[in-house]
Amino acid sequence: MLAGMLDGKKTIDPSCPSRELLSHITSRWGVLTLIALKNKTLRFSELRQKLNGVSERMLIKVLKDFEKDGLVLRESYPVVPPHTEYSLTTSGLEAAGLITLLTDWIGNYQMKENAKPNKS
Amino acid sequence: MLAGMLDGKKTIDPSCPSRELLSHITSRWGVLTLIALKNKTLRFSELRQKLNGVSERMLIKVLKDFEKDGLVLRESYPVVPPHTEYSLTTSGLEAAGLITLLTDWIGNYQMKENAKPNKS
DNA sequence: CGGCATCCTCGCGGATACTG
DNA sequence: CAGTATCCGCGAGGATGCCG
Repeated sequence: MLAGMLDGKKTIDPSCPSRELLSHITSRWGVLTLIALKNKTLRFSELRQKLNGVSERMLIKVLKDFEKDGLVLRESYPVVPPHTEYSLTTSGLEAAGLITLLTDWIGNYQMKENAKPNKS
Repeated sequence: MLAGMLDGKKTIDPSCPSRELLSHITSRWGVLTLIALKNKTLRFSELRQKLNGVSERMLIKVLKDFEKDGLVLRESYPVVPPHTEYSLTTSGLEAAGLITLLTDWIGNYQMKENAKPNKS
């Protein structure tokens, strides 16, 4: 485990499987995807609009990775035109919660920082 | 704020200042640096050894960024040979705590996943 | 030992075009 | 609408060398 290895005397194993999941979650669009899906099930294009700036290719990759990781549930309806919905699994919801904790903290922290008098 | 913007109807502002701090914290070495400094004040070379695989250049960058962000305290002693110590500020400690929550969760999650019978 | 600066590689990630 | 495939720029990040 990541923290454990650092807290202990051992160095980090680069091949540690946690690294991959961690990189997925903390990736640029990974973070935002989790937050976006936190409360809502969304279709591909809805999600893409919310994450203003994602390329189609990257969003697909993130969603596929998360699906493999077990954080995202993909439901595809065989209709024309296609209709696919993405939602978080229970685990995904947990991860999203933790990420939200972090982003909320960042928001508060920067508010406090900017409130300080000695600021450029 | 990140979460707020996504929860609401507005899309994310790419120029949002939170994005930068978020990227620092969630960066490959940023995460590990926070964890490594969580309990200990460390010298540059000690830190470099703990984060097995960081290039000198990247570690310097991460530390400088965190110092600017107010998460890391740098104390340099003008002796020969040079001696510099890095520790977390109060805010840095808070951030490290949240990151640890996430990495711990990932560790547990993967343990559970691997314990499932239907696994390759 | 701590820290810059320089060079260079490599893959992340964007743009575009196409299909079911 | 939801993908897939291909091309490619660019910047993160590693290697190396030098200095206080």
